[in-house]
Amino acid sequence: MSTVLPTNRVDTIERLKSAGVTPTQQRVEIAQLLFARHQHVSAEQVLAMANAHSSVVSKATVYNTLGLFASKGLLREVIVDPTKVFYDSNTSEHHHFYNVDSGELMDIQGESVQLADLPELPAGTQAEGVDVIIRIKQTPNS
Amino acid sequence: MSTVLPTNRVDTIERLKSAGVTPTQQRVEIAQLLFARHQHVSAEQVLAMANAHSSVVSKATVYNTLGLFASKGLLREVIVDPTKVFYDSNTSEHHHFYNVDSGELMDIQGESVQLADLPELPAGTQAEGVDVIIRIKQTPNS
DNA sequence: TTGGGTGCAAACTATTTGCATTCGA
DNA sequence: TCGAATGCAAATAGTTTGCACCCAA
Repeated sequence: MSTVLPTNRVDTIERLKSAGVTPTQQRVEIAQLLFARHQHVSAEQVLAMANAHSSVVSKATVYNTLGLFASKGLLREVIVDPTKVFYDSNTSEHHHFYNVDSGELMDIQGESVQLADLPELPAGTQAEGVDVIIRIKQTPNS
Repeated sequence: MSTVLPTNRVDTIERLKSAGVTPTQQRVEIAQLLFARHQHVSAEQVLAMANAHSSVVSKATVYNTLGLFASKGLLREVIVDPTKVFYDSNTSEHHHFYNVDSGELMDIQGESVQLADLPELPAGTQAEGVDVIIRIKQTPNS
């Protein structure tokens, strides 16, 4: 039942170092889980995953680590649900579907969504990122 | 210093009734504040505004009322900050700038942002809404 | 060694809920 | 009158913080 991780520890450590993150045991553990594949996880899920695997990460460290990874560009924060933050291990430019019924967050594949061009920004500001979220719901089966 | 409300109580009550909302004293009070002009407010701000004006609305009622208004289409919830929900009294189709430094939320005027077309939705789902948020930050004045 | 990292529990904050009281129709 | 709406306070849940201990460099 355990997930096979296509990324080995050495590569993960290298990736953390490149991002300027000291590769501690817990950070590597969390990174292994997250970078195994593109996924959307909450802090709670990361905590559960990490401790199912080998119980050595505290809640505080999970929050610290996710925040740190996000600030270093290793993860992308996705704000779609007021009750929790999602972290997306796919940091490339892309957008999301959010199923408001199931709470599920999905990548929108490819270039199917493109903004024509950015509107004029307010004076003294610069763009930091563009989030496009298409909220979807289950079609009621008539 | 007090804001002049361009909407009178009678009109506000009419608007609530049209939306299927029983116009109670507190709901009218809150509606008057919100519909006076297009704005982005948090529950906390509404509570403060309502009680500065005439102290007769409780915290629970503010949350109940904002949630109700949103579900009836009188307000639009905007999720951009994990720490709180914004309510937008402009319910027409439009998108937002979010200044991550100041926490300020602004409408993007006009048609300057348009999605080419919606991508194919996951099977069994239908679109409920599209949110475009351009996160901006203060340009560091070199 | 030694300063950054971690764990634990307590603190915080936005929001929700239960229940008794009050109000709109 | 009577069910819906409100107020209050307590409960909840996600996240943050303070501080002592530990480990990566």
